[in-house]
Amino acid sequence: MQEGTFPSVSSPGVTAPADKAADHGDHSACRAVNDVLSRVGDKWSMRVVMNLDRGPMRFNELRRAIDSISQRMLTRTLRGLERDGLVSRTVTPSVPPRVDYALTPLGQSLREPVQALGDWAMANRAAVEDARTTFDAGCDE
Amino acid sequence: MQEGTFPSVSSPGVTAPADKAADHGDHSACRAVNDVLSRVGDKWSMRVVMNLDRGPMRFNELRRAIDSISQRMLTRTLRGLERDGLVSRTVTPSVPPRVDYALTPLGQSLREPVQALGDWAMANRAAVEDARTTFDAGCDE
DNA sequence: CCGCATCCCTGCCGATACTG
DNA sequence: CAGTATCGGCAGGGATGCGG
Repeated sequence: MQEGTFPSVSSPGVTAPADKAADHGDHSACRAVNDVLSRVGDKWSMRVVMNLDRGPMRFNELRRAIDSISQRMLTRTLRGLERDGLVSRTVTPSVPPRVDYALTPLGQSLREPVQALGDWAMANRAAVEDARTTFDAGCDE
Repeated sequence: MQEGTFPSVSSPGVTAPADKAADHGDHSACRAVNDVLSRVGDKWSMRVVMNLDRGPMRFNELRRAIDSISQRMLTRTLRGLERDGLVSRTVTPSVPPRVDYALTPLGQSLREPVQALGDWAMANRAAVEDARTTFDAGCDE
């Protein structure tokens, strides 16, 4: 079931006559992909997801865990993830307010392909940095 | 930036003991991961990579294939990919000048995990959009 | 055909300060 | 504790024009 093949946008025309069942409108599909990629490429989102993988966490707990993130960005990131249904927000109206964030099943399912990408990054970081050094040297000399 | 590192290849069904994962303080690894994620999340890079997967392409060929990309952005994107060793640039000094871009082995290896992410996006785009709609409605109501 | 340079506008992100 | 509001810097990226 992994045939894959991205919705490549090489369709020159525009409103192609829709008659294939396999095609769900590839521009919307393409947007969806780009959308997810943006989220993954987001500076903080995946950091949050990875932390949440260990279990639910409170706001400041998360804040301390990531540490370099600002309060503003943590809020924004969590809102974004919540909006996309990747994390859930649970409010406990106690005296000091308590809010727990947790990965939804959807969020957990996203973790896997992201992890794969993380593994790739780890495995090839040397190659990438080397390529950069070479490129920069050749460019500058 | 000294929190959890990615590497562990998923722990399926692990009921997290909720303890803090041992921190190796590997910030260079973390940076590398973030770095790759940024590239993937880049608006155009993966579009280019996916197109190049079919084989080498010339500049304007690529430009037409992606279509909505501006010349400036295509140049910048290609430079970035080239710098990271993901694509190769081959100049044929003819009249008119001919420049071919192609995926390097490294670039091709990146394509796989990215494809996985793309598949995830395709499989879950309905869920995500639904979540958004629900969120937006609940927020505004 | 390929690619760089410039202008400019937009949105992201950090720091700080303030409410419930 | 959790969250919002505001300001300022800066990078992303579109449009256009010039040069090899």
